[in-house]
Amino acid sequence: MRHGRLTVREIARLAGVSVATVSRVSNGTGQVSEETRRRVLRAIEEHGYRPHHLGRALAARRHGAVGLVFPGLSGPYFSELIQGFESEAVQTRTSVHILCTHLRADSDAEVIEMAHRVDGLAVLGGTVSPDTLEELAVMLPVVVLAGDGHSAVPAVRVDNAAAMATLTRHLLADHGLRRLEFVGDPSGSPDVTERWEGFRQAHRQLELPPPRAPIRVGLQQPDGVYAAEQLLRRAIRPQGIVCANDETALGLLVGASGRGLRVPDDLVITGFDDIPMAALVSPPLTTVRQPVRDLAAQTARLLLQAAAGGVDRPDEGLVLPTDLVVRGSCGCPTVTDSPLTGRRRPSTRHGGARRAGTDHPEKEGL
Amino acid sequence: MRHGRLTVREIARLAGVSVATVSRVSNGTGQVSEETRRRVLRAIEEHGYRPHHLGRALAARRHGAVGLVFPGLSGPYFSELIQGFESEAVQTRTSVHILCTHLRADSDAEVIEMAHRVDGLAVLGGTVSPDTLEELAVMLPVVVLAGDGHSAVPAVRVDNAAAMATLTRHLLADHGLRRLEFVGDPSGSPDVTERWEGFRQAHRQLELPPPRAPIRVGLQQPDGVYAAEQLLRRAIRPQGIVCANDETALGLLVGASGRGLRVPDDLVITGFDDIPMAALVSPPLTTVRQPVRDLAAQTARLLLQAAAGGVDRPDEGLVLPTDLVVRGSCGCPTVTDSPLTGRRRPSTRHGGARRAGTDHPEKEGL
DNA sequence: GGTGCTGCTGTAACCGGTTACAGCAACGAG
DNA sequence: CTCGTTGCTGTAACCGGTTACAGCAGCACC
Repeated sequence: MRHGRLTVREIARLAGVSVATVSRVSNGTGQVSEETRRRVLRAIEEHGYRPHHLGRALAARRHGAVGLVFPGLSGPYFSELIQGFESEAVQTRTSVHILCTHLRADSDAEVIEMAHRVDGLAVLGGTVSPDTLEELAVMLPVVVLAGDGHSAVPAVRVDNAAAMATLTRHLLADHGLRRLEFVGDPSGSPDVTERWEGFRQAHRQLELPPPRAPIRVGLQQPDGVYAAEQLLRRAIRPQGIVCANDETALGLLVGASGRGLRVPDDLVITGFDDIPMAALVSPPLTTVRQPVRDLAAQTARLLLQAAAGGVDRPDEGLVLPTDLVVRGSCGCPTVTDSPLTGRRRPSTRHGGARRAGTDHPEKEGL
Repeated sequence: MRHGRLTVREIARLAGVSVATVSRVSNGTGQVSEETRRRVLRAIEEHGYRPHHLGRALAARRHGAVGLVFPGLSGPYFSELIQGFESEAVQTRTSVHILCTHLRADSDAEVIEMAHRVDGLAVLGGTVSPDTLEELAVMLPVVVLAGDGHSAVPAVRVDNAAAMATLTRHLLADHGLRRLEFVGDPSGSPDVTERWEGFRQAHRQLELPPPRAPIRVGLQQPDGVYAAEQLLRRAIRPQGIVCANDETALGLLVGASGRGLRVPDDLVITGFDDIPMAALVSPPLTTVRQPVRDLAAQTARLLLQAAAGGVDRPDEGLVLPTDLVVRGSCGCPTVTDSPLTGRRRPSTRHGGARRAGTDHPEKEGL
């Protein structure tokens, strides 16, 4: 016995009542006379009793917590996701436990392990194998965040491919750019897979030759710098670089200016996500805004609802809209207002909130 | 009953044995004849039985998980911390649950809630109130990561003040700079408190007038850009800006070059942490390297040891060494090798790994 | 044949809560 | 006086595991 923890029975003895009464008082259920309630409360206060979580969870078959499964977490994107998720969870007094699978060899086992400790699981797309996802889904409510549910699990996502296609067409058609490079690893995450797909789609739609193979790097700033190293020492420099996310784009910007290149005159660079820094660099970054926080909030809502209602599978997914945000880095004139309020500019909206069942309804008719 | 979960008794019935035997097989304890073991294993396999975590945790009075309490998590610093922590936890087959207190009004209550679900808690300095910390410490093993344990709890940390004093003296004495500004909010986290303290210390040691009040901003890149806004529109421009961390410094670099200033010629900028990007920007950032990953690994080691051994309080903290990393942004000549391998340069080491009991033993005798 | 040992297995208690159900007192109505 | 209600409280079973302890069979030995 480590801490000589107080138990219900102990408190019951001290207050001169039964365990049932203590439980009723501490939960506010059933009826207890005012006088008894006071006596029990005093015993609880005096000894600083707190019901042990495990017993309660075991008896109530409910943990009061949900899990959030991420690969590694770094950067503003994840930070924003977590905030969006928490903002919903806090309202239902549910704890959120985050599991980082990054660099854990046994990550699938870890996730299953966690599944026993929570009432529901939100999994970032591509974090666990489809098999494991299926296994999880029969155990407890699961929602995939930013990725594909593989038919077994609902997903909350954006239409990455369409958004990226729009952005790419802007560069190809409106700016007349050729020799675009894609920076990001399509096999790294479903998000990137879809964005790469949209990038290729745009080329097909405009009947241009397919793009070169992507520069496969990670999603953080240093990765962008490495990509710049690789790309800019080539004999033929690309006219534009389409990055899988903003952080890589920022890294590329650093790499490019380190080599004396001017953006967008010598080289066009675009991002994806519209993180806060995107509007603050010079030139400000042309990118796609996704409702990151809302994405997470909707996921949480779906999950919490399923976890509370005892629904096994929340069966409806969601697709949230994105916006093309045109700033200076693609060659469009930079708006003149302060870079700190950068976002004000008409932009192309893409996809509306809609049921996932009707996936890709608007057939990109541009 | 939501999923008709299998229980030990169910498996016992199916295998034609008792619950004790099933438990023995699934845990590998006690002795079971080869024939019975096989029969039980087959029943387990066939029905995909996995012992429910709660029952096990309740009976064994052990969760097999530890908690990691962070404010919000963003950026490479936290990412690195988590990796360091996980690298230790994975070896003892312990789950790590991360709790983000950021933007939760009831964060202290949340932490206490989590304390009931884990065997030990690592808390980032400044995340919970000293009172709560004390309360936690009597419940389970707690270690503070990068902060002050407030006498009740061991802490793993670096000597921020001494390291920052060394960096500041480098600017004041070696480069002869005056009018330095500090960017960061000392009331925001213990790390920044100590760094601000070291900054002031250096001024006192060199018998210079005390520095101006700090520019109180957060610790992320955009905060650095905002700080640049504030600082660089002043009539008298500072000669150098000492940032609380690298990310702010990178933001400042962006803000400064956006205004056409050249670093280090027009303005000196320094950071703290030595995140990967620090070596990749131009000019590369002069900063202080702290062993972030090791910091977290040591914390995990201390915690896991206490959690496993049943020790109530791991009573020894640690102070890990830091290095001054001199690169180009302070005005020193930039080393000529590739920016990708930037770190090779003699540097001033600060503080050795030592017991926390003998805190601040070397009295900054410079 | 009785005794003691060894190896395997089962029963039942326990971890710390919740809760169905029963019991009991007080009271009003018939 | 009996019966049904109402309001409060307690007993004991249960959640799903682990484990102390007892029991039993088989065997060696005296």
